[in-house]
Amino acid sequence: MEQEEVGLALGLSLGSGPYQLKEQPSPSSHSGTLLEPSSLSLGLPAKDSPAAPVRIAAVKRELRMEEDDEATDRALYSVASSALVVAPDDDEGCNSRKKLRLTKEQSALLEDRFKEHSTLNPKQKAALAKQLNLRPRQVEVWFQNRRARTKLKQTEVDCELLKRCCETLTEENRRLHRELQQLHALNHPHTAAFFMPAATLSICPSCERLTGVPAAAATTNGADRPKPSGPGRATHLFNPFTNSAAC
DNA sequence: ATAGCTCAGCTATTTACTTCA
DNA sequence: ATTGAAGTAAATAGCTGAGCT
Repeated sequence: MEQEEVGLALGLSLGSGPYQLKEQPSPSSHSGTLLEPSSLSLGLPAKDSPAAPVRIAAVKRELRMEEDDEATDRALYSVASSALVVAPDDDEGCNSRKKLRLTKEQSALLEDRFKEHSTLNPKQKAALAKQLNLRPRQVEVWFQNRRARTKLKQTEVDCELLKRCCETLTEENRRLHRELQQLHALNHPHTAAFFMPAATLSICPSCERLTGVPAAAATTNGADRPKPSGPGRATHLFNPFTNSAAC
């Protein structure tokens, strides 16, 4: 395949695909988003780098080129390196994996908007895309990924909280067992309290007192639980999901 | 009521790119 | 200076549920 043919293939393929080729020098006149220098020339690595053959093969696959000869590769390099690759303005034919790195300014503005609203309506999306000189789809994807990151972080926080809660409960359980054994050993009159159903007993983590919920109340939701009936009474409730006592 | 369609959002995954040892 | 592993984030594919006809 000669250089002209490669150029035609690139032009045809990229012209209708997600990236368009423009002859240099015309960076100021392009209609799309200029990719960063590392993304120029179809992202081809240095001609003699080990990654070059792999990248060339990928580009040929992308362009559905059948030719497998050195001349085609050379031509591909020659044409691609003499052109600027620009991202398109519309959403048509986005089937390339070429990735645009957002600038600090773009990221900052997106973050600001995300703080205001974690989702965008089509109008907001279009306006933001225009402001950032990105495609609406890119803004949409950014918000999607940002929501996913937020959720992941929250999940990690929740997980850590549950882990600590579990450790606290395990420790309290051990302590209760020890306390029970001591009471049995001493035949303490309050031992009777420990024959309540196990599920109705817990320890208030803030004051470390044994708390007892009447069996009837323990089987219902919190709405009709008895209120504390005075200072020092053992009605402290512990919510394992907030790791805080309701006393 | 329900089947079919569209659309937005989510999740999982891929992959280009960066950073760092 | 180079390289490879690990991390990050943009992009993709596929699924789901809501809303509409």
